[in-house]
Amino acid sequence: MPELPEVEVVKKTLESQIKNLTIKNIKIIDKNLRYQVKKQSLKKIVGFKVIKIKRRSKYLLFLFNKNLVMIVHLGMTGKFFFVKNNQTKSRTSFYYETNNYNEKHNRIIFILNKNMQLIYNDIRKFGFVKVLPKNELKNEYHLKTLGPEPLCDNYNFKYFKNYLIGKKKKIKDLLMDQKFISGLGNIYVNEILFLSKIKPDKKVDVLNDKEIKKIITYTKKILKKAIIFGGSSIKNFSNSSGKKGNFQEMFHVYGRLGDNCSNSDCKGVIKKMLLSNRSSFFCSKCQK
DNA sequence: TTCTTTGTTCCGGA
DNA sequence: GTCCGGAACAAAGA
Repeated sequence: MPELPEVEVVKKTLESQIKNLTIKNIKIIDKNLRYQVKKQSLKKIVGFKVIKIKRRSKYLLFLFNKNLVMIVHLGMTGKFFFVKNNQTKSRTSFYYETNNYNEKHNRIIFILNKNMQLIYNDIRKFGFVKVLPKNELKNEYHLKTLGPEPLCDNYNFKYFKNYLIGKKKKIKDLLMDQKFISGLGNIYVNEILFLSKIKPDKKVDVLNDKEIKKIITYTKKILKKAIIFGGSSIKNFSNSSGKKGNFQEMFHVYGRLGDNCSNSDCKGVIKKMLLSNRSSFFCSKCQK
């Protein structure tokens, strides 16, 4: 569920909360995330201070005042909560109610100074956490294969057009492919294609230049707007303060099966089809 | 009970 | 080799 805008929102919130705090201890409650959490490796950050948090695609990179980086991927349901140590039961239950926060899905707890702690909570355990030396970051397997950031200048017409050579897949699958462009997921891709008026299963070899330009423009627009709105909260996304985003209210197609098309000059209805086993919502009339 | 959902990796077939 | 797309993974709600 967390795509680029959600991860960016978590990054900003988290950085303002834990910057300059020191990791005093780490409790691994469940090591069986997407990859086994290596206790010895993770414990290397104990005693060091968080100096910065960066984002690359959907990955969070925690930098310390030591030659170490902690990489975190939230998977589909990973969340961080920044809370007080020894918080009383009544205090926490208030917290849980407002955030669908269930203690039983707490996986890792980072004990910080200033009497605070950072909880990594992940219902479906598809996220991962990994610590490695800073100089190994450029060779890190997950990061190495990523395509350009959609909000950067190297995601442009020339790059797009060039990538299409020899490709015949569907445009939706291309935009979901992290090797082509990194950070988009099912929800934002559905929205981008709606705004670009392109059917999700259109093959990339028949896209014209105008359509490619529209996709690029709307990719950037929608991501920026979603970040401003605090991301999208479907089911269980929230930032590390437990605050929900509002961008889901701006969805044109995602989850809107049967609704009228939001283009005022179009009398179409939102339909749904499966592409690569993912729900694809589109207006059958104005998306060609 | 079965289906759906999410992101990513893996693998078979073209 | 390259490219494409389906299956698998965990867990919960409908």
